[in-house]
This record gives sequence, C-alpha cells and structure tokens, in this order.
Amino acid sequence: MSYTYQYPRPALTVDCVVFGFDEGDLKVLLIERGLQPFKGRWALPGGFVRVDETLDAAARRELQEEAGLKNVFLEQLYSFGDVDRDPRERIVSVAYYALVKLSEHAAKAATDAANARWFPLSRVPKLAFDHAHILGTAVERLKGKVRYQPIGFELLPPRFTLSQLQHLYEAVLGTTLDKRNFRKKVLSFGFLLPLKETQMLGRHRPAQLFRFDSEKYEKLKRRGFHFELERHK
Amino acid sequence: MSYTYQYPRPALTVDCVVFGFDEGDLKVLLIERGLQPFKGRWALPGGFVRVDETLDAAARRELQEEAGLKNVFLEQLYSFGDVDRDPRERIVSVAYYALVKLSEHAAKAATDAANARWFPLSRVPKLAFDHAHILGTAVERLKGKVRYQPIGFELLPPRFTLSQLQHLYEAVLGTTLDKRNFRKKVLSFGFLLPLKETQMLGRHRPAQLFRFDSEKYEKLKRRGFHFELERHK
DNA sequence: TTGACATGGTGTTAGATATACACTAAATGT
DNA sequence: ACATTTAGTGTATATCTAACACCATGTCAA
Repeated sequence: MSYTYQYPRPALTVDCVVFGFDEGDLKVLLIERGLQPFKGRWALPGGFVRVDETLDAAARRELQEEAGLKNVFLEQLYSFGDVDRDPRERIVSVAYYALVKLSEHAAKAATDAANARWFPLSRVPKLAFDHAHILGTAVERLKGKVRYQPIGFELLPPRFTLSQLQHLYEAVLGTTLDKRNFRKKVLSFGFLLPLKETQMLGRHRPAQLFRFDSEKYEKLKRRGFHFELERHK
Repeated sequence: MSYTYQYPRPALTVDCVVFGFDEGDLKVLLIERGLQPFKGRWALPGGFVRVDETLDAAARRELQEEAGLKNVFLEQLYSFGDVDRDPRERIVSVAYYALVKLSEHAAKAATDAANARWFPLSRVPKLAFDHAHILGTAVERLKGKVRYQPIGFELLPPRFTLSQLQHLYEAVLGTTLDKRNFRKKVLSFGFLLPLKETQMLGRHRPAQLFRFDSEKYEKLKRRGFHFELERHK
C-alpha cells in the first residue's frame, strides 16, 4: 500500500523531552537507537505522527510505547524544521516536553523499555539528529516556566518536603536560594497543604511533608492571583 | 508529477498572525480567501511548506507573497494539529506571529495584495478554519512577551514618542498605565535614546522623539540586565 | 492678543516586597 | 552524651511599586 500526492511532503514526527528529578538532579529520559541512522546513539523518544491522530496524541502515544509513561504533564515546545535535520529525508518534528514524577515512573520505564535510561542533565551523551538543540530549547523553556507557573510539583512525589521543593528549584534555575526566604514565599501562596506525616530520612530531624493543593491554586488563580517565584536574575 | 510514500502524510502549512499598531489600536492583517473552502471568508496569510525550505523560510515567503511584507520581526508561535482543522484533508499548521511597523508597511501591503486588510483586534470578522483559535493564541503570546522582551518597538515607527509607546503597551496589555511611573521606568532602562527632533501633531505641546537603541539593549542584556515592564496583574 | 484647548512633561511619599543574615530543634549513630 | 546532619524559624534594611496633581508648550478661534 502506498500514498501519492501532487507535491512532495515533509514527513512529520514528534519528539519528547522527558524531565525527571531525583537526588537533587534534573534528569532527562533518552532512548538508545537500534536502527540507522545514528544506530547506537542516544536520542529523544519520538516517532511519526499518524494521519488520524492529533499532535498531542502522537506525543502521548510515543511516550507510552517507548517509555511506558502515561498520564504525565505534557506541553508542546517548538517545531523544528531545518531542511537537513534528518539525513534520510526532510522531516519536520514537533517537539514536546514532559514532566514526570520519577518516584512513580522509574520502575515502569526500566521494565518497559530496556533501551531507555535517565541521564542527569550534566551528563547527557552525544545525541542523534538535532536532539541536543531540542533538549537545550526544552531546558530554557522549563527554566522560564517554573518561575511563573507551579509546574515544579509535576516533578516531585505527591508528598514532598520544602527542602525537596527548594532543591528542585535550585536544580532547574541553576542557582542557590535562601532557605528562609524561599519557605516564607511558597508558604505565603497558600496552596501548600501541610500533612500530618513527616519524613524521616537519615540521622536528623524529620521534615514536614506537604502536598500541592491544585484546587486551591486554581481558585486563587481565578481570583487574579499570579504565581511568581524568583524573578529573572 | 506526483510523490508517493509508504504511509499517509499530513500536509504541512505555515500561518502567520501579523500584528500592527496604529491610532492606538492593535491590528491584525487578514486575507480574503478567493477559493474554497471558506471562499470569501477572512483568513490568516499562510500556505504550504515546500520540501526544501525551513519553516521560518516558508513563513517569510508567504508574508512576502501574500502581504508584500519583508524584513519583519517573526517568531514561531505554536503548531496546530487537530485532525479536522481543515475540511479537505489532514493539515498540520505551524503558526508564526509577526510584528510590523504599520507606518512603513501599510502602503505596500495595500498595493501588493488587494485582498489584504488590517482589522482592529476588536473588529475581527469570522475567520476560516481554526484561525480564530490561532489568533487568540498569538494575542496571549504577545501579551506575555511584551512584558519581558522589548519587542514593542517592532510595532512602532523608528522614531516615536513616549506617549505612543505607552499607548502601545496599554493596547497590548489591555490596561491603563500611570504616565509618570511608565516614563520613569522605561527611561531608567537606558536604551531609549532621545533625539534632537520633536513631533508636532495637533494643537498642543510638541513631544520629544526617541528611538530604541538595540545595541545598548544587547550590551545591557549581556551584562545580566533583564527587561521587565509591568509585572503580571 | 488673549484665552480655551489638548497633550507633553515632571517628583515625592507611603506601602509593599525582596534580600541578607544566624541560631536552635530533632533525629541518628558511635 | 556528644557529634553529626538536616529542619525550622524572625528581623532589619534596601529596593521597588503605586498613588497622586500641576505646570508647559503648542494651535486655533474669537
């Protein structure tokens, strides 16, 4: 079976930059390519867009198929259309970025796809195609976005400590933050719910656990509240 | 001549939201469709991506062909891929937005494309395809972007008064701003160069003209300066 | 020529927000 | 019990934001 058109058409793919956070490190999920071109190189999960699925659906399907990921935060990033970005033929790729709670998904991903691995951002290997460029764009976007939308919580377990939250922001923004000022600010927002439980890890004082109250956040947002953590520079 | 592929492929287009600013109004450039579908309806300028041109190049070519526009500020907006967004067949569109100095381009556009017209954002007619959705996305993006990047100047003549600048920001953000605070802030940035000339328009005191000093802005940016006008809300 | 009109241009103050900074608390392991 | 490690807390200062009113300079018409 084949399909014929009057004019030549670029092929259309989606590629996903999947971020996770663990042990104080921001990580990205990569797939080892089993086929040419770039056989053996690491690449972003992705694949061709089917003619009967939306772009978002294609991205979600690829995440499921290649990494065993479901129900993750997913947002379109940018479309990459350099003429020579794929050596085979003209391929335009719509890139997405996803945020996953590593605590929940690490196990699954390991079993579903033996050729998938998490890499700390500081130790990403040489990537196939223009994927290094896409990854760079995604990191920039994430940095910009965490400041004014509470998406950081998508990278943490459902229950987390304020220190975890602070370390996440420090990793994403590439800065260090003042503990007292950070706590004062995030608690002042009013959408962090202290739980009854605490977390004991290591030989030191246990930490209060919180969860992100998204209903409360939505309510605040509708009333004109605007999230903003750490202004630029 | 025809082109055959093993799997069906969506067609790929670019569409451009072209913004202009005039008489205190933010405007958008639309094209009246001469062919089915949506014959006679207004639509965003755009067209098919050729297999040997980048996405940016396709957007620039369409702006040139359909609206006589050259050398304008152009940035990718978002890619729209709903399955039924075009009644003919599956078409994915990479949307761009452009900012043009109406003072310079209004005349050209009028002659180059008889079926092109500027509409104030408040009087946009019913649009073809999902173009109303694309336009809405572009307006949101513009609103967000003017706050933290000095792109407003792309919509003004090379020499402008502070009142013009303020009215532009008021139109884009949909608010009113305090004149003294606004002037204090933009002048404090240090990239507005007062010119020797003034502008006399109407029977009142003439206004000082300024130009945007982009070299100075770039220098400041490299030193860690970060433009920010009117924080959210 | 004078006065009405229209827009241009200018500073200060009070309140809110951001920043800098150091010690005690509670658990564990030796 | 003490050494170690991370959790948790308040205040003072500097900076930024927001609110606010009047005079200046031109044109036009009476």
